Amino acid sequence: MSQTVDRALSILPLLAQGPADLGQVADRLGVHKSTALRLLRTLHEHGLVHRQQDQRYRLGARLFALAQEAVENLDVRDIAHPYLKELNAECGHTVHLAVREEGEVLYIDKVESRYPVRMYSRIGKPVAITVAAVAKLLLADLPEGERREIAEKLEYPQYTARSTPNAAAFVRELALVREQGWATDLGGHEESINCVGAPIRGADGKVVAAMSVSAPNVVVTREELLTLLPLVRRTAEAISREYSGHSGDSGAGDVPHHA
Amino acid sequence: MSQTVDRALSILPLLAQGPADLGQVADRLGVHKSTALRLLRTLHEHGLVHRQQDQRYRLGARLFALAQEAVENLDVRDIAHPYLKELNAECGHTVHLAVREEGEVLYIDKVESRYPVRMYSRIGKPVAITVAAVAKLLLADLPEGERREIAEKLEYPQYTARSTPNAAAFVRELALVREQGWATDLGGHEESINCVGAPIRGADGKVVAAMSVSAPNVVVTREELLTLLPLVRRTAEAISREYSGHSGDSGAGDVPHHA
DNA sequence: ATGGGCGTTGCATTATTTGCAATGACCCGG
DNA sequence: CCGGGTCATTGCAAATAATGCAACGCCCAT
Repeated sequence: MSQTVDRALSILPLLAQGPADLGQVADRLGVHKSTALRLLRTLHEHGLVHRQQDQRYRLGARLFALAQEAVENLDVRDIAHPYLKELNAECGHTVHLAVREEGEVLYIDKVESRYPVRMYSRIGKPVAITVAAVAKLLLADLPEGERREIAEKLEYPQYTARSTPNAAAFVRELALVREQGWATDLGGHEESINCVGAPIRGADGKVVAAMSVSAPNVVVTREELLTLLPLVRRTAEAISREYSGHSGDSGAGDVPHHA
Repeated sequence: MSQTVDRALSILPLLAQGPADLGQVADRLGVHKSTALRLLRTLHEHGLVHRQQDQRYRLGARLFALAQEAVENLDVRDIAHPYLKELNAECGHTVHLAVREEGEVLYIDKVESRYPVRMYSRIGKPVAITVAAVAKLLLADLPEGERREIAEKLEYPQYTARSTPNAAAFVRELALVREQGWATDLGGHEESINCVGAPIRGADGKVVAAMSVSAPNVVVTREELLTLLPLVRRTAEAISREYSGHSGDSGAGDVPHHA
């Protein structure tokens, strides 16, 4: 769409392969040296390109600073919210979004069930870390050692007969969750409430948040809730894609992954 | 320099602060909406910009990938990293590695403290150049004239009572650092945080990078931190030796980067 | 229904970029 | 010490490519 900018930007991946001098850049761009020079100069002024002592060009540190700043200003909640609403519209149940912070797991967003029987939870409040599906997902992503360390320090309140009984069981559960890429809470917190959840990952593959769908037995059985798993996982993956900034689509605003 | 490219690149730092829609971008660029649209489209095609569901723009995944490659191309970092980790293992505190680029000093690597109280910093972001130990080390190596010239141009924010107050004091400090071969920041940035640092030199003796150990008062006193100085200097020297030894590939042509 | 906001497109104008050729700096070999 | 070669850099005229305008369509809120 813009030839000049297009050429300038093409220099970046080129330099990503290693430093290059003016001639090399011009050749590989297919333009005159003077043109390449001016493009490089502009990139240089913006710090995206750095000139080393031997006059060759390489990628500049400002690229890194930009990426760093961008990732700090990323708000999972903003990005996820429309997806949560959409998921709620499709299945009707309560949808939660949670993150890990300071050793706790906190709900940071929630879309209420449209059924009259709602489960209790509050945004900003720590979740039951030993049983909640979202907590399992967030902890399961930690390195082995840290997982065990945390598991040892936790208390294991027996909310119900299905609550995680002790550290050993929790460690096993986390390993399972980590492997299968999704988690459940089947009556572990409230006897009558079940959840299925999936992780949301950043560009580096690390789990940055987790989402879940919760519903009481009186509305859907465990088995019925589990049939939603593919939908939950697809949604979590869609959020992950957008959060990590992968531009997959170029089509209109319609949401294609609709059952 | 190229106006079109200049405008396009100005969009990036703008978006780093957070998502923005077309109108906002056009306004802050001072151009017509259609112009901004075409620039954004080009950035989008290169993956530097991502369009989220609400049609607002945000920095894209390719930028993160490029930033990754940019930092990997800094070979000082590759060489230094194991030493930084080792130093961290021995003393437990936060270890930083920084370089000078385009008049700024940037952290390019960091090994987190294993104490619960960590100091805030982010790699890729410019450091507080008038107070940070690593900044002093990198600037102290410049020729006298350049040092003074830079010192004159800087601002001297008084982060704390111990911050470098003005250019004259900074010039004196740099002379001291240059002579003694190491540097400190004793509460100059954050009242409760102290650092000791040492320079990393290339084969020609020039300072190519600087490293430092940082710790808050609540963990170790200034005096205790200073006892780490010999260890820090030895580590820096070890890195310098390896870096110098590895140097040598220049001139022949395009040497593929080792992994 | 209707108006306003926003993104998008086609087009004529003109400012911007481009490639060339010439210059200067630098290195290496004779 | 000199000369050929490479490479970065600059001024300039041609023309390509970017710009702003105005009109259109769309969606949302009133």
